[in-house]
This record gives sequence, C-alpha cells and structure tokens, in this order.
Amino acid sequence: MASRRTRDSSNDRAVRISDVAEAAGVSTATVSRALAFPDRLRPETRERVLTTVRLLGYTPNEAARALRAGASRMVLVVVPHLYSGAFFAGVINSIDAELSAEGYTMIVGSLDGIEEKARRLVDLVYARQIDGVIVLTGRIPVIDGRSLRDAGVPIVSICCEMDMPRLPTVLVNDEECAIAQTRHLIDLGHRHLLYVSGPEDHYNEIVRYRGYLRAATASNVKTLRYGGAYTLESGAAAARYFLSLDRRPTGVVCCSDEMAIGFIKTVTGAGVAVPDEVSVVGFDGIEFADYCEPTLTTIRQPHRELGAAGARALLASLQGLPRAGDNPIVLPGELLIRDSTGPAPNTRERRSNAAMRAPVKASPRRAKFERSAT
Amino acid sequence: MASRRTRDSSNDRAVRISDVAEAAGVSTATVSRALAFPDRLRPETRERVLTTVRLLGYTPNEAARALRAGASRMVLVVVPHLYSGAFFAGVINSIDAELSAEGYTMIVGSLDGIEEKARRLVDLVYARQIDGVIVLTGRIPVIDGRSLRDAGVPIVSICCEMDMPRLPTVLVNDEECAIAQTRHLIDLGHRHLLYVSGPEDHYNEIVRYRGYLRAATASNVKTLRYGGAYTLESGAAAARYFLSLDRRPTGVVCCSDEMAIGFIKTVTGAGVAVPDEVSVVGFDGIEFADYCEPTLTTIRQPHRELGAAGARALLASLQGLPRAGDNPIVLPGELLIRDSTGPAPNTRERRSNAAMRAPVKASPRRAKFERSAT
DNA sequence: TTGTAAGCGTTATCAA
DNA sequence: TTGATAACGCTTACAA
Repeated sequence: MASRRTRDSSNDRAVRISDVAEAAGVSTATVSRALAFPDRLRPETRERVLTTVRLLGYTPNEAARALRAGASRMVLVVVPHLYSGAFFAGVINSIDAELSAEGYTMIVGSLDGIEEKARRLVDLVYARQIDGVIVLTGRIPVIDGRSLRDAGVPIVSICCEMDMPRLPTVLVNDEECAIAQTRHLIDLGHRHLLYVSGPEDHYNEIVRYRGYLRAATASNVKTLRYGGAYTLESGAAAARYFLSLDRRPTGVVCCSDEMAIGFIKTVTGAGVAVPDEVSVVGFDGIEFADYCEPTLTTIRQPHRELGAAGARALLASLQGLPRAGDNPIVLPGELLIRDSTGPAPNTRERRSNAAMRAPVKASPRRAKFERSAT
Repeated sequence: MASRRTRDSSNDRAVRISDVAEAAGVSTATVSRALAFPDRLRPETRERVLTTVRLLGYTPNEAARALRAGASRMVLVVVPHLYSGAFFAGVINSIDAELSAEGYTMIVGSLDGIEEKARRLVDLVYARQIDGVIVLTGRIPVIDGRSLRDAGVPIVSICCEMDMPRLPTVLVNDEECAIAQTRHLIDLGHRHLLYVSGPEDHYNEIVRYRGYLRAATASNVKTLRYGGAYTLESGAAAARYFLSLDRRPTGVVCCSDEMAIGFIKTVTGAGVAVPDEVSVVGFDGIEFADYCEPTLTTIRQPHRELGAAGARALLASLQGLPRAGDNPIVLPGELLIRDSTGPAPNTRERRSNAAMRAPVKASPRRAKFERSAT
C-alpha cells in the first residue's frame, strides 16, 4: 500500500533526490543545497525546491548520507547488562537530550549480556556506523579480541575512571561520598559497621570502599564486609548474612540503593527494626529510595548532570573541539538524610533528622585513581 | 593515533574491501563472497581471503551495506517519555535479545519528550535508516504532520491495541486482569473501592477501567475514581485525595505498581494501615513490588514474553514471512497475592494469603477492542 | 546561481 | 570459481 507522502504512488519506491530535482526542474545538486545551504540559492529557486520537497515528502536517505559523509551521527552508550535502570535511566535520558540537540542518535546497549548482541554492536563501531561511544561500565569492552578503543572513534567514560590516559571522564566524587555515608553513621554513634559492596573489581566499588575504610579506620570503628552486586536480591542476601551474625553491626553502608532497599526489606521481615536496631545508608538516590519504608538515607548522584557533561565531552570530540583539559570532571554527590538512619541503639539522645541535608563538597582531585592490579 | 587492527597504519583510514582484495590478490567481489557465501569459493581462496580479513581487521562499512541493500537492520522501539523503566526494561531487553539474534540493532526512544529527538527519529524512519518499528505507547507517533505509519516500514504494537487494522499486536488480557484485581478485593469483603487510573485516553487505562467497572457493578460495589498517570508521585497524589475523603474506600485498584507504591507510602505515612485499613492492588509486577512495605499484591505482566513475541512478529514482517493471523496475540497476566491486600476492615475472619497465587486464564478474545471516540 | 560528475564502500549481476 | 562493473542515493568540487 503506497502512502501519500513519501512514496511514489505509481511504484512503491522511496522518493529520491532525483525525483525532487526532476519535479522542481533543477539538478540534484540544487536540491541538496536547498536543504543544506538555503541562502546560497536564488529565493525563487529555493522556494520552488522546498515546496517540491514538502510535496513529495522527501527525506534524504541516511545511509547514502552516512556513506558520503563518512559519519553516521550515531552514538553508542554502553551500559552494564543488569544495570540499575532506576539509576542509569536519568543519566541516559540526559545524554540523549544533549545528543539529540546536536542531531545525534543514541543507541543504548550492554556488551556483557547477549553475545550476539555484543558482537553486533562492536561490529557497528568498527563498521564506522557509530561515531562515538559513551561508556558507563568502567571498562572498554573487548569482544573476540577486538577492543572498542582500537575502533578509531572517540570514547568518553561516565561514572568510572579508567586506566586510560587522556580519556575524557565525568565522575562523582565517590570516595568523598563514601566517607560521607560512613561518617554519617559514625556521627550517629555507630561503632560497628557492615559494608555491603558492589562487584569486587568495579571502579566505583573500589573507590567507595577506600573511602569507607578511611572513614571507618579514622574513627577506630569495627567493620565487616559483604560482597554484593548492586541488586535488590544481593541486598537481601547481605541481610541474610547480617541476620546470621552473633554480634550484629548497628550501621550498614551500601554501595547502591537497590541493595539498601533489599537489605532493609529482609531484616525488617525478620523483625529487626530500621533504624532503631540497624541504620542503613544507600548510594545513588533513585526515586524509589523516597518511597520505601523507611525512606532511605542515601547519596544522591547528580545523574542528569553526569549524563549531560559526558555527552557534551563526546560532542566536543566529535566536532573536533579542543579538549577542556586532561582532568576528569568531578561532580559532587549529596548526602540525603532520611529515615533509614538514626542513633546507634545504645545512644540516648534522638533527634529528628528527616529534614537535614548536607551537601558533600567536591574536593579538587589531587591524585588520580590508581587501579589495583587486574 | 593509528591502531594496529583496523586502520591502515600509514594513513588513518579505515580498511576497505579493496584493501583486503589487493592484499589477498583477489577482486573485491571475491572478498565480499568470502564473507557472505564462504562455500561458493575454492577452499584455498577462501582461507587466504579470510586470513587477510582477520589480519587487516576488516569490518564491512555498514553505511555502504545499508545503501546497497536498502535496509539498515535497525529497529526503532518507541516508548513513553516518562515510562516506568521498571516495567518496560524487561520488555525492551527481551525485544533486544530477539532482534540481536537475527542481526538487528535496536534504537529505543520516546517521541513525546524532546522535540528535537522526536523529529530526528521520525526522520530516520523516513530516511530508510530504520527497517521496522515497535510501538509500546499505543499511538503511532505523528510529528510535523508526518506519521510513522506512512513511512513504509512494518510496525508492531506491544501492550496496546490500536485502531489500525492488520497491525500485528501483542497484548496482555488487560480487561480480565482488571477484573481479577477487582474481584480479589471484592472476595475479601471490600464493598467500597477506589480506582486509581492511568492517563485518561490511554488504551490500557480504558480497557482496565472497563474490566474494573464490570467487576464492580456486577457485585454492586460502591466506586470512586481518581485520575492518575502511572507514576509514584501520582500514586501519592491519589493517596492525598483518599485521605481527604470523609468516608474512605477500603480497597484500591491501581493501574500501575508505581502508583500503588506511591499510594501506600503516603497513606501509611498518614497513619492509615495497609492492608488493615485499606487494601491496595497494583498492576505490572515490577521487581520493587516485592520489596516495598507491605509487599504488593499485583498483576504480573509477562514482560519478557510480550517483548519476545512482539519482536518475533516484527522479524516475520521484515523477513517477508506470512503473518500468523490477523488477531492480536494475547498473553495472560497473573494475579500475585501478597501482603498489601487483606479482608475488609469490618470482616471478621482473616486468612494468611502471602503464598496464594491464582493465574488469570486468558480467555480467547472474541470482540476487538472498540476505541472510544478520540 | 546552477549544473555536471566523481566518488563514498558494498554487493549483485553478468560474463569469462 | 572468479573478475569486471554497475548500481545504491547523496554531497561537493569544479565548471559553466
């Protein structure tokens, strides 16, 4: 069935530039120029051509354009396979907004899930069908021995610093945030903490744990660690571990909100009161953190700003603009104090803290993140 | 900086098929065949060519392929702008898995948010850079008077039935599910219900409300309705409305889990106990529904199956296979009874229901959904 | 200001 | 079995 607008009604063929040229009585070059540089045409020619374009519903074929231009205006955003949609959604949306504004299209995909898919995406990059890559996973993906870094397209990392010099990077001050999480509990009188980690080898995990340890050891606090994986279920597993302990910590620092929520739900179900018997801090500031019971004290990551800054950095590379500098852009997280944390059980005084908000200042980064041996 | 694998080291140029041909001492046609139809070559030629391909790290240019083939192997998935990531993520992931398996790449985007973006995506479809579209919004997007239905690509609808004959469609039995939600409350003795709706003109909303009304009127139950919008915040708003009522309903049917969770959090905060004073049912079966307090009685949508079936329907169109039939594929939702629902306050007996699970059978669809006048 | 024509990298047709 | 060649639809020197 041929539609009115974009297809030749006599034949089910897409409208080409030559169709427009013929109908308007000009050359294809003129049509192309009418679209790209309207002011280089005589007004009457321009009007005639543009009218014809509209009349026939002509849209330039992107494949031909891409082939000719050697660029596709597509950007790949690499996300973790089982990612916290709740957290990344905001980052991704703002990446998309920035890219769209410049005429780029975003493809979101994980490279650690479906093998077929990973191969196809890497192929796409090598096939020059993708102009740039934004990585949210802390790793440059390698498939079949091919690494995206060798594909010859600009790359930007958001949320994670990688061991790659001169890679534009946008980060949150993870270490300071973890310190803020921990110190918040310590300030409430907690002297025995549990740290519920993300995946062991992940950048955010490593840096946050470092911050946690710094704060914990500085105050001579007793600490435990449970190896988690950011998910609700892994928070629940951490809770089961917690419940099995003879002497339970009174404060829990989680590496994600999902884990904190899974943890709270599980200990609550076992009759342990939050925050009366155990205080829990999350990380990320997802929307659900304000709707769980009790509401979650957490670190709010500036997800929109992270995405926007990363996208702008990539656009700068794509448009050949000079790099702003070699240092990562570091944005501050913010401690949101809500109802999942309170004074340690043996502490007397109790204050309402629902309304307190303490911003964590981003301290200028001095030392680069040094990667532990992989 | 030229990388080893895919770029000519003397010149920062991508490896082309002619480079391979030259290096292997064959024509470009032979290289192309070696990749596409390996068995049509003499084994030794094939090996020589494939070795060279690997050696030079050649990947065919996708733009050239797409231009030549008239197809890009890209599929657009249209999602609502402010969508429930929690629900759609599963659908989208399984769409992706199916498409990847057949060598297609998925672009996810909303057309009702950023104007720039919408225009660009529609352009992409009209520009024949996208081979097919999957719509999760219940509407064929129209931008600047251009509708995707006129772009000449196959379209499939998931989750919503549209007023478009012969449009392949995959659905959940929304009406029966809404009946199951409602009847569950009625069976528990509730005689005064509140229906918290999705956006007024949305397919799912219309059909579910119809089911709700059928069940409610069949049992002569008193009902109220609050106009919501699927989000946590709109659930909270519904709760404020509920709290303002002189005679409050004892059962609440929500059109999404987010709304149910927002509702519960808000009434609980106001001192109304769930399910002791009010029972709440959600819709969707998102992961958080099992981690909120209390856990949420809801309808589990088979999100993976929805996505997979939709993707397969689209692939069938793309590959020119015959349509399975004109009727929508209807998958059954399932009522998950958890802790947010219980006997109506004035009912005496109380039974534990945490472990009950009652599947909702998909009844064969007899009548097509008739759209109310738009 | 407008037209002519080359070329982007591939694949399919046809001929050898 | 392999090679030469003509598209695919567009943009941009260069020529008029």
